[in-house]
Amino acid sequence: MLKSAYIMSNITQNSEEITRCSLCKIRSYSFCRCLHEDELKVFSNISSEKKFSDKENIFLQQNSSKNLYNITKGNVKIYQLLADGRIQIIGFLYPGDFFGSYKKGKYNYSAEAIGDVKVCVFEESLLNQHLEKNMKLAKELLHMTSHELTLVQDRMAVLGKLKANERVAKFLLNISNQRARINWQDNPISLPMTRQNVADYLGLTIETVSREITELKTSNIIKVLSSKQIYINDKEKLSSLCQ
Amino acid sequence: MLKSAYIMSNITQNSEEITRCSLCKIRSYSFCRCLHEDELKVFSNISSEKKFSDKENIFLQQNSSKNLYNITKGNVKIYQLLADGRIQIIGFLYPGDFFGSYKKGKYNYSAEAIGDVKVCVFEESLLNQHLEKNMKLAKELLHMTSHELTLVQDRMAVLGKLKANERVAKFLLNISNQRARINWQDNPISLPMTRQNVADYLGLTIETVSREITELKTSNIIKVLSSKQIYINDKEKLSSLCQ
DNA sequence: AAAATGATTTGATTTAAATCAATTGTTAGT
DNA sequence: ACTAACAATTGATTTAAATCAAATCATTTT
Repeated sequence: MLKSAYIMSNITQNSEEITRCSLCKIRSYSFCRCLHEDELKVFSNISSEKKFSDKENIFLQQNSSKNLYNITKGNVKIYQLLADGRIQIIGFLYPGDFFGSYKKGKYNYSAEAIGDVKVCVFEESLLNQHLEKNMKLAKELLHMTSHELTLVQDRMAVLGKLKANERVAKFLLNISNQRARINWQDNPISLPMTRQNVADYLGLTIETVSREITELKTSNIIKVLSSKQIYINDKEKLSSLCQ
Repeated sequence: MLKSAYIMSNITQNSEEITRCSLCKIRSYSFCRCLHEDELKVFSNISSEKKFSDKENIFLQQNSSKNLYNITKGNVKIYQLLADGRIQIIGFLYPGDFFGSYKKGKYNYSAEAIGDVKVCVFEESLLNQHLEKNMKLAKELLHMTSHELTLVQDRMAVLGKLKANERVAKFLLNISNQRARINWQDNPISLPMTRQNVADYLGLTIETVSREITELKTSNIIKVLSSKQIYINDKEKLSSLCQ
């Protein structure tokens, strides 16, 4: 007991050391938020930083999955590509989001950078070993994954049951709320993705998305500052449109 | 330390004892499969068995979430109900499936028994305490949740991008594969749910589902033994219909 | 600045699936 | 066995969104 206390204080001394993790600005939004300052050095060592630029693939669905990723900067789109070229965008991911889920050793989707992106890369087996030793981390990851599951479940109702106008309204609201959550400007909102991306995310065509946006514009619920800058005039009305 | 070792050996001695968990026939399909025989007695004590009959609600979306569930017998449908009565069925669950995910203290969906159902009920805080002490269980639950996530992601492509005939074909194939996985008869397949349920699951109407099934019947890909018993004549062709 | 490329919007037409309506099949109750 | 209640199928019509087509707007490149 005495010895471990001594080691602890030793680690505490070293905790002042500057590591990638200790400098990380988005840690409080990520699963590693559960780590103490003195655990960060070890954690910095089991991951590495990697940069990607706009439209660059982070991985493809057919790749065998060896790594897990955590976004530290920028946005990532994850998508499934059907045999005939149809695309379903599974999600737009933000700083703090964790991704790389797999099935039978293959990734379950492809991942592509939207604009400049920085990620922490974890080798799966290494992260697993680390989880083994750190219950806090395992529980945090379980909670994040469960939460992720509820979000995807909600999206099923959007794709299965909502009309085009409801989908677009919900999309704008979700973006706004998500921005508020990570303390970014939530109005006007800047959309990092193209209209085609929005369409592929909502299970619609680009023309339908465009028409629904002009519909929201003409009914004065939103103001389109530029195609990627949207100001929400009336959040109440927008909410009432999407259940 | 001595005392806890004594207790441990005591438990080991009692491990021959018959408990609900030690008798459980579906344990190998459930997250509790990772437990050793001697851990089962404790585990039996932190959960209780509950029975539900056809169409009985297990919980409603608006209920505050206190429990988590594990199916030991029968089928459960989980669904979201929109304000105007539209329904999206999130999933049909089978023995071994774990459910009860929540967001902000509320369930993320309602759950209803299809036919006779038996479940293990876990009080959330109690299960959490138990996870804390048992890394194997926490990891198993994380893996199951991650796997669940990939399945829901796949369903997003179905709801967002597939045509009606593709959705129905994929549905039948998935059911058949899922049956094979739990060592049940995978052909013919018996559908425990109604056509309306299938429609609400696939984001279609009952009429469209019916038409697509007759289309598959007339093109000799399936044989409809009864409305809930379907024989797959040509699995290859069925696969080729759904990407 | 002009040209070229790409993104977005707007319009006209088509179509897949929804809706409306009726019939047939199936199961349960008297 | 007969009726009632429910489930599933089939047909006719409508409609929301897709597709096809063109124009406008924005961003690079030369």
